[in-house]
Amino acid sequence: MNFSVSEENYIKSIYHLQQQSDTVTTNSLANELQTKPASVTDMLKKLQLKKLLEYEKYRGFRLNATGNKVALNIVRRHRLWEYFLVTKLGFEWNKVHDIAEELEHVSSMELIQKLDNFLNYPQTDPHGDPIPDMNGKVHIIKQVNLAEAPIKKNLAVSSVSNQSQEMLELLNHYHIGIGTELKVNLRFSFDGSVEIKVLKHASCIISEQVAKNIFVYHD
Amino acid sequence: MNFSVSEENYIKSIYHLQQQSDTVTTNSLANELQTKPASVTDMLKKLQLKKLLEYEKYRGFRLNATGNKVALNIVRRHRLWEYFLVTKLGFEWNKVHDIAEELEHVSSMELIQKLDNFLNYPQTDPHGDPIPDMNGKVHIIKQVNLAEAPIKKNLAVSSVSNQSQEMLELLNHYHIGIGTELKVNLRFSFDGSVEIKVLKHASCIISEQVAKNIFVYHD
DNA sequence: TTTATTTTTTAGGTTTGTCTAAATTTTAAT
DNA sequence: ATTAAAATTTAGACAAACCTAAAAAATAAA
Repeated sequence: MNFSVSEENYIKSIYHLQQQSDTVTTNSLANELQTKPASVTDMLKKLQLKKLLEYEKYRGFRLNATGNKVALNIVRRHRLWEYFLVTKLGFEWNKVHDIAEELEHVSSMELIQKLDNFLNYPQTDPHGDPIPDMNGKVHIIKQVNLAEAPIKKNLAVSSVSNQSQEMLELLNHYHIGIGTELKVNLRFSFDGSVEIKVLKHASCIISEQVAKNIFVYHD
Repeated sequence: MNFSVSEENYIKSIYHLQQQSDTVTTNSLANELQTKPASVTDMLKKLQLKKLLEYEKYRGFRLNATGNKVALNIVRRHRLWEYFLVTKLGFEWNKVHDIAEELEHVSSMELIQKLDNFLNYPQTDPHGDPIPDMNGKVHIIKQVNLAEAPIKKNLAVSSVSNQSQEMLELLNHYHIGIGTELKVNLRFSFDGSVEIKVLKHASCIISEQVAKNIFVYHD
């Protein structure tokens, strides 16, 4: 089955909203897509007709198994391109979203297969979000933020939830990026600040506010 | 200025048809784009309105300077992606056209700039066609086909005009690709066949029919 | 449990890019 | 120089994806 750019955008947005909260509404979807509720209703009917949605007038809607699979495929394409843009073209990871948004709609299966191979089958995108595999399987990694991470264990940065330019500056200054290996030396209960030791760099202290945004996994 | 995918496809097709023959007709354009003459007329008006075309009803049309620049930018994007697909993702060069056709419409300037840098500023695409630079300048290389190339000079394959699967097989067999260095040992005037010596391989004979399709440049 | 508010849907219209069929202009042929 | 043929354009429709404004349904409040 083949989908228009617009259809793909709706499917992807529904998928994302479903991850965050299980009640996706016409309004929230309209808001997410920067469009009007009436347009959303039109598309919902269309997606129901194409058997990607369970949908009952006024009562709500939800991606079915097929819709989910389609969504995961789009997410896969998006994240692979983001990974490409950052690791190969040298984009900063807070600049790649919009471009990946366009690239993700290029539909060749073979292209994505070969891109995946070229990138060496990455597990997560530059923001630390997992890349679904060909079959839509998502490899879930248990991650904790630095404000709650265990002390004196080897950790690796898996994702950062705030992707503003300001945060990026701060992270660059402390030599922190996705994949960076570090340890938490100690945590100050007074203000929740954390002393960390980034591999090959001097230890430093980060505020709780920052720590909460940095997610890590430990092996 | 920003253009729709459809507008870009028309601009590009007009550009290509203008290279081959200087009389581009509504019919030939419709044929090139697999559409109907009436649709072409509609778009011609639109492109004229956007000041990319000189156009007079029933009399003909032609890209103006602006239109040409836009076209060269699209061609640049197309050929950079083709180069990427072949050299990085490992596609065969007769399989990349359709995918590049989609990728070329992703409009970020920065993307193309960074892609160009990543690919190390290639001069020609995998078919040997020149890649216009950022400003639309095309570096023209004088090339001759093997049926007319000088004898016993160092040559390098610049392009191949027939890109069928059959031709590709033949070229692979003789270890010939874009950039391959070779010499013409002698030419048989009886049937126009040519004996060539590909660097690091035994010499072999190719028919005139094949020789006419292989273009080379000599330094 | 009514009434008010919010959410969602319908009805009807717009734009982009396409189409068919008919009309117009140009070109070729007699 | 007419007439025939071919190329091009106009007129009017259609589908996709969007919109606004009004109607209908669901939810919250009195």
